Amino acid sequence: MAAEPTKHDTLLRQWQMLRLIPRYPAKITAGDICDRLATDGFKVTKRTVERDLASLSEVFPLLSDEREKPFGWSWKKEAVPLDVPSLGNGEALAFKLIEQYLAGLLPHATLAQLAPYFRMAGQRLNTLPKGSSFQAWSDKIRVVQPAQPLLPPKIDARVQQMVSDALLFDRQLVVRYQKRGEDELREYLAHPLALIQRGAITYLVATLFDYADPLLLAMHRIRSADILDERVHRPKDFDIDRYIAKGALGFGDGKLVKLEAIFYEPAAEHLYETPLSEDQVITPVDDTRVRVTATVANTPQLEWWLMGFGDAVEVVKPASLMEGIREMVQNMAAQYQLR
DNA sequence: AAGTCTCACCCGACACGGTT
DNA sequence: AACCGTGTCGGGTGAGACTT
Repeated sequence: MAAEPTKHDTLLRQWQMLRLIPRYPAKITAGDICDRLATDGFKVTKRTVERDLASLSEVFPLLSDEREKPFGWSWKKEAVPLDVPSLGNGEALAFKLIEQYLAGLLPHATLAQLAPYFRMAGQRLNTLPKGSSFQAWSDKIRVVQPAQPLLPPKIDARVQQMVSDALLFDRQLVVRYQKRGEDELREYLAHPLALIQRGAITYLVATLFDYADPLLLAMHRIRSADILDERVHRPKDFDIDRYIAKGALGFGDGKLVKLEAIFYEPAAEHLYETPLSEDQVITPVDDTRVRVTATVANTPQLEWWLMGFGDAVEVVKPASLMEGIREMVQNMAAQYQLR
């Protein structure tokens, strides 16, 4: 049904226009705005858009770059995003949470674009009445790690920017990297593939030089990074989810093994709800113990996890894992001998 | 290098239809 | 009748392509 234009439509269209206009130095032309509006269902001529821009710029801090045609329209750099109350309480809260928990994973450019929204979200939440349910929400939500909490290491701001830009635009990087336990820097030509945050630490997944195997570079050990014009050579079969599933983040070789272990029942309780793998099987051994089998990546992470149960678990298979733990326990026993 | 042509763009003027 | 929002038209303009 082709509705006649009404005042209502005009208002909505101009509001939508304000949202389409980017912040300086980005800009958008009247023609582009017209096209974008058309896809949003506002079918008007460019002339109307031009008139709208002219009248909107009398009220809002908009500027047009008239050095060349077509003119480019932007919000002034310092403008508060949308001088209309467009950020609802829920949105403000969402921005706040993004800022708190995802800042390390977002492209630098995106973060810079979002900065005014983060500011606005903070203001918005601060102006809510004390004890408002939205304001209280951010005091009711925390993401915690199941391991011992560690303070996040410092990541060089420029490195963060270069790496995220390279990742975003699929560009190669020259990184100078300080391997753990080494004083000297090594210089690598890196093909960035992914960013992974694991607990307090953020890793860059990349291949180096012409090698095909992806490996992990801890972001905080990258001392400098420079972006190149050359495009990344991305291994055809690289898949971030498979990479993680293979156990890369446990720092092992990630070979899948059949784990078999005898747990004291209470220790295995949570495995019913959060199994180790799809093929996990739990069978009773006696009144107090169960046998757990599952196919998992054989990584140090697995060993740490098992060790965390102390004497509430006995690893049966694989033999290598069992031997490793046995050796560790013997050494511990020796260390704690009464003297 | 200078002149000409073409094109896209901006913007003022006007007409039209709907609302107040 | 006055006003408003919009589409249409055409003049002025500047950039780039083309010609001389």
